[in-house]
Amino acid sequence: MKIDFIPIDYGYFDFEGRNYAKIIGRDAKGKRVCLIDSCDVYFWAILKDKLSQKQIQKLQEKIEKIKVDVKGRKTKVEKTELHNKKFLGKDVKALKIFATNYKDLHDVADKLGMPEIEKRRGYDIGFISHYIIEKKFAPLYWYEVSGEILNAGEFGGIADINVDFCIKVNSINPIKKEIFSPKVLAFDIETDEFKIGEGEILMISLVSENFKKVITWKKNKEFPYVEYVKDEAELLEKFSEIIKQISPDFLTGYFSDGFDLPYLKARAEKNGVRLNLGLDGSQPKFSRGIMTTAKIDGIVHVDLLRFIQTAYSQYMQSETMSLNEVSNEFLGESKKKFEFKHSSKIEADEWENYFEYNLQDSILTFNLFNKIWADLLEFTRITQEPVFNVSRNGMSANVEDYIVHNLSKFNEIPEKRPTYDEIGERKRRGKYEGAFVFQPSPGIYENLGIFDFTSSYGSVIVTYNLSKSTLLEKPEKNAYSIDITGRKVYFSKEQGFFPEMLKDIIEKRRQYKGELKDKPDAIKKARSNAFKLLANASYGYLGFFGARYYCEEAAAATAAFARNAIKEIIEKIDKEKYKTIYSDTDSIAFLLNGKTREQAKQFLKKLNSQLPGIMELELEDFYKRGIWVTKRTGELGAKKKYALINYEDKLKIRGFETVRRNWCTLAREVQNKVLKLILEDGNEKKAMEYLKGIVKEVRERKIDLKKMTIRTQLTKPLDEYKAITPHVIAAKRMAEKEIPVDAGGLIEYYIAEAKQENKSKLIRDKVKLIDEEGEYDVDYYLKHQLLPAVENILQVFNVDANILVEKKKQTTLGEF
DNA sequence: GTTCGAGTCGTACC
DNA sequence: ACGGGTACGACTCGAAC
Repeated sequence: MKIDFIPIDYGYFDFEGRNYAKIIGRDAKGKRVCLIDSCDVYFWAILKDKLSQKQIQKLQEKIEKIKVDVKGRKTKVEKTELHNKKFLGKDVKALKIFATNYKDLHDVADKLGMPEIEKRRGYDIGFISHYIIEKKFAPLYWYEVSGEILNAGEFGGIADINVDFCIKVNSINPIKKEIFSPKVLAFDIETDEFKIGEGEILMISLVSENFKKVITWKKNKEFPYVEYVKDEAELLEKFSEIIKQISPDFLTGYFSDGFDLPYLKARAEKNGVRLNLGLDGSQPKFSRGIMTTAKIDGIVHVDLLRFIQTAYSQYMQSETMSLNEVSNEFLGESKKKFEFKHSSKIEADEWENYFEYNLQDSILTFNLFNKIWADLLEFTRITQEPVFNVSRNGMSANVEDYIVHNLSKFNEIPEKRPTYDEIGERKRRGKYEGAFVFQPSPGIYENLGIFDFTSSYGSVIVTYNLSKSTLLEKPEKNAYSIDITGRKVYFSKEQGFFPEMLKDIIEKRRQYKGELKDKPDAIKKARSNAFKLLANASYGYLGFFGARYYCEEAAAATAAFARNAIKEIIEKIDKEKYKTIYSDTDSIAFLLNGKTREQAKQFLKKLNSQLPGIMELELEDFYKRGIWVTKRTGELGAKKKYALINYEDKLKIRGFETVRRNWCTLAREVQNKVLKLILEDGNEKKAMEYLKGIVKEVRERKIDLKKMTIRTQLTKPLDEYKAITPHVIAAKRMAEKEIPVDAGGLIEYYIAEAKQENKSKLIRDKVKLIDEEGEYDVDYYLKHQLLPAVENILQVFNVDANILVEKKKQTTLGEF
């Protein structure tokens, strides 16, 4: 039997002591197919130099006698082969050691304490990754697969699962085909309590293509999309039933790893109901550890929150990752409004709203999935790991997956994961010197340009061949070398596999970015973006303590070479009679100084022709005006804080309170407006008029309390705080009121007018939660929010912002 | 009791 | 445990007066 097949989910099982991969996917007709396949199971023993043929042969014989018995499972070394391999770029002789069961490789490796063996590697990859690499059978690509249909009962019943058919694989061949539309089911639950399992699950909404449903046991009127069941137990059973009936490739939720699925599990246990969601009828499996993940056999459970966090959050405007904000940004759609109450307090006529609210959450989740699908697909194809992992990976893990899946091109044996002790050691190491930030002079400037390096750190790594495998132990003449805080490090000029992989990533990024410009489409955009993120994350990967190819020297050298590169450009810019105003890491803002934009573009070409390796400088934009301000303390210009306006009158504001979420809306709006007025006109006149009006409104308490709300994140559990800041006080009060406060949650509060007897100087003593009655503290908002937000901007025009509020002092005095 | 620098904390930039 | 370093600025804390 021969079919076109696209692998979606990977699992594995043991049968008669051996490992089998179980791959779920679709054929060309959309039939759901399960493949069963096996592959060689082995790891590597890297041999010491200068062993004789005879010594090696003796060693092989010894190793081939190894047997282990782990928990009743008997594994033995089946055979060994001698190979010429590479390890960290160096030629090595290594024994490929084949064993019965992948799970026992570690135990087999433990028996290889022989003096002839230098290192043991390749037993910590994970069977599924190993299988994908070994069979070159990567997820979400199309293959022609041939094999035999499996009948019920074979492989101890593993083939008896809810798919159209099951095949024992004979051969796999890649074919050219791209199109794949997965079947997606989004879901969301509503409960009486936030704490996992504490309340009842009231309803579950499910949304798929042409399918919208809310199941609930809270009987109400008939609605087309609502299906009533008897009780919570039946609700859970109905949920499983619908999943089985729709049979989606992907089950998706928002924060469903952390909330919906754990909740369902807890309630299923309480009700004595099985939550048999898997294709094999199994219940979701939850991982232990800091982040729980919920895995369903044969169906890929995607928690969108996790993926959106790693793949998009750095480019997002949203200040929280709430479903509402994220949907607003990605889809232009919002959640329905519903005021939460315990179900016992919900009136009969309010239920319809609740049902709609619940349904809308699944609709948003479903639409979000479709929005991010291209990115998830491309990340999966590029890193070649199953979607389940990719959707939960951090960027470092994506980089590492990419490396591990591409090592065979370099004949490289994989490096091991760091041990617990190694991680501790790496974490204890002090910081190395990072990026260069130019000291700006405060002022307002006209006619600016900004250049920046494309994939700056990535192209430095490639250009100077920086990596663990190219780091030289001793100084060499013909090598790249650089000072990193106190010592000099050397990197070979013979290209290493890590820089070469990265070079490929950056080239592909350029290629797809170009193609995207010519003819935009979602997949190209996603591909270009995935390569960009991968390139940008590669530097972080080098310095990440959990990385297999961690190399502090390479990370420090990357930052050092990048510092030199940008400083050189700054010099050249100034030498050419432009004037550098500011620079941070990989970008430079400069004055055109009477030169035309065309001249600046020509100059950019010249700069590029002089750059080494794959380093490339590009034009970010030209700007009509820009403002840099002083720090709050001292005369110096503040770094990472500026505002620009381009020739299309578009503002680019960085670092100012305007963009900081822990400032109240009033201060942010006012500052934004002031910056806009100043940048448009080039003077402060309109801004001053505007400000006077605002100060008056604040004083007369005409500002809506909502605009005075300060939002601050609780970054750790309440009892771990050493300093009791306003937001900690607010959080404590929330806890007292039994409002859920978790690490990671946003705490909202305002500063209220103090009572007469409260003479405390501490701001935290004036904290009120947003639903607590009170009046905002005029003095605080003027002096601690409004003034700081505009003071330094006005100072650029030699205007003392205090004159705006000083009147207040006099009137206050007058009042008393 | 006030002052001031150090320390804590959150958030942003790239 | 689940990318890196640089930087600003608010607020509290506690030593020094």
